[in-house]
Amino acid sequence: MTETATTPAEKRRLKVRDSILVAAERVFADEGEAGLSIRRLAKKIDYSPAAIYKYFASKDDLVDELKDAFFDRLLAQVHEITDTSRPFAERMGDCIATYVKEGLASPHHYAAAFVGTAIDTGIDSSHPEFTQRSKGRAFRVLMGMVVEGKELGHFRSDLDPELAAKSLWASMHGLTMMMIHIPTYPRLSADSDAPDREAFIQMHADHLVRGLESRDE
Amino acid sequence: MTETATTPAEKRRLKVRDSILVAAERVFADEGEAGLSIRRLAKKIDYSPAAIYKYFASKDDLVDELKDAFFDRLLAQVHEITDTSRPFAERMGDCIATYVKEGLASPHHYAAAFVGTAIDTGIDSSHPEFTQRSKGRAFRVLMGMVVEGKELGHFRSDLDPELAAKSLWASMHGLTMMMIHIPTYPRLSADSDAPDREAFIQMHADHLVRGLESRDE
DNA sequence: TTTATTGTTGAACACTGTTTACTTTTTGAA
DNA sequence: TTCAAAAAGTAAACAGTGTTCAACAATAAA
Repeated sequence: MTETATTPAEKRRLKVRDSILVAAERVFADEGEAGLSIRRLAKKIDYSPAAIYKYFASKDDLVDELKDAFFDRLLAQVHEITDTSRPFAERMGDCIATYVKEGLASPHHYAAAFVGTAIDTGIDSSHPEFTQRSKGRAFRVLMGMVVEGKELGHFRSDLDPELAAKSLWASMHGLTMMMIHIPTYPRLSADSDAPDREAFIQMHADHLVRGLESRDE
Repeated sequence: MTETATTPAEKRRLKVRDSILVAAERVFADEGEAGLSIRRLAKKIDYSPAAIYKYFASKDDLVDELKDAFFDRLLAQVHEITDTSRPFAERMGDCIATYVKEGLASPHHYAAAFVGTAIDTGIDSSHPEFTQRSKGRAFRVLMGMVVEGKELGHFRSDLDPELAAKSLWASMHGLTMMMIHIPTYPRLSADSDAPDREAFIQMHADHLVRGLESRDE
C-alpha cells in the first residue's frame, strides 16, 4: 500500500545518482569545490555534462548534498563520544576535541559547509531556517551538554544554555577553521606539527570549559 | 642618492595601479571575490582586461592586496582601542569585541582573508611564513594583552602567552565567521538582530576572558 | 630624431556552469 | 508484440571566466 516499493527503474536511477555522488565525493575530498567541475565529473563517470543535470538541479545542489552528508558524519562521531558514561568534564572536552579533529580530517568539506553559505551583506536576509537541519542537530547535542553541566553544578547557574552553547560552538568552529587554513597553526615555524596540534586542541577545549565553570572548587 | 625619488613615469604608473585597486575594492566590498572579475573590472576603468596584468601578476595577487589592506585597517582599529588607559578587563573585552565587529563590517574581506589561503591537505606544505605579516602583527597585539594580564595576576600564571593568545584568537575568529555566514546567528529565528548581536559578542568575550582568569577573587 | 622601453590592445586558448533541441532507450498499456 | 509516451542521454551552443601573446601606439633615453 505504502509507496515504499521502489521500482527497478527508480532503483537504477538512484544507482546512477549515487555513482555521481561517489565520484564527486572523491574529487571534492582531495581538491575541494574549486577542483570539482561538472565537466571533469562527467568525464570520470563516462557521461555527458548535461546528463548530470538530470540528477541534480545545479552544481550547488550536488555540492550541498556532499556537505550535508559530511555534517551528518561529523554529528555521528560527536554523538558517539558523548554517549559514553564517563565523567562529565572528560566527555565535554572530548566532544569539543572530536568536533575539531573530525573537521580537520575533511578540511574541504568542513570549510565549504560554512563558507558555502552566502554572505548576507544587506537587507535581503533570506534565512534558510538556521542554515541546515544537520547543523541544527549538531548544535543541539552541544546544548544538551551545557544543560547537563548546569544541572551538575559544574557550570555557572546563570548561563543561558542556548547562548552558551553557541558561544562554545563559535570557538570550536574558530579553531577548526584556523587549523584548516593555517597549516602551521599552533606553532609559528613549520616544524613537527602532529603532536603539537593534538595538545593545542585539548588546551583550547580546556579554556572553553573553564570559561563556563562556576568558581567553587 | 637613495632611490626614493619617483619619476613622473613611476608616479603615473602608481596612479593607474591605484585606480585599479580602488575600483576592485568597491566591487569586492559589495559582492566579494565571486563578483569581482578581471573583465568587469577592466570595463569599469575603461581598460582592456590584458592591461590589468601589467600591474598585477594575477587576480589572486590583486585580491591579496585588498585583503592585506583590510587586515591592516583591522589591526589599526584594534590597536587604537587597546592603547587607551582603561582597566585591563575592559580593554581586553573591547579588544575582542572590536576585532569581531570590524570583521563583520567588512564580511567579504574578512572571510576571504582566511578562506583565500589554500588548504594544505597533504605534504606539500609551502608555508607562507605564518601566512602574512599583517596577521602576525595583529596576533602580537593579542599576545601582549595576555602577557599584561599575567603580570597583573588577572590571568593564570601557568599560561603560555603565545598559545593562550592563539586559543583566544581562534575563538574570536570563530564568532566572526559564524556571524558572517549565519545571518541569524545568535537567535534561531530572524527577528531583531542588531541589539542581540552586540550583547552576544560581549558575552562571548566574557566567556573567553573568564577561561584564562585565575580563580582567586 | 632615432632607438629602446613601456603601455595597451584584440584575439585567442582553455576552461567554467548551464540550457536547448535532438536522439536514443526504456517503460507501460493496448 | 506493437506502439505511443515518458525518461535518459547527448552534442552543440551561450555566456561567462582567468590568462597569454603577437602586434601596435605612446613615451623615455640616446
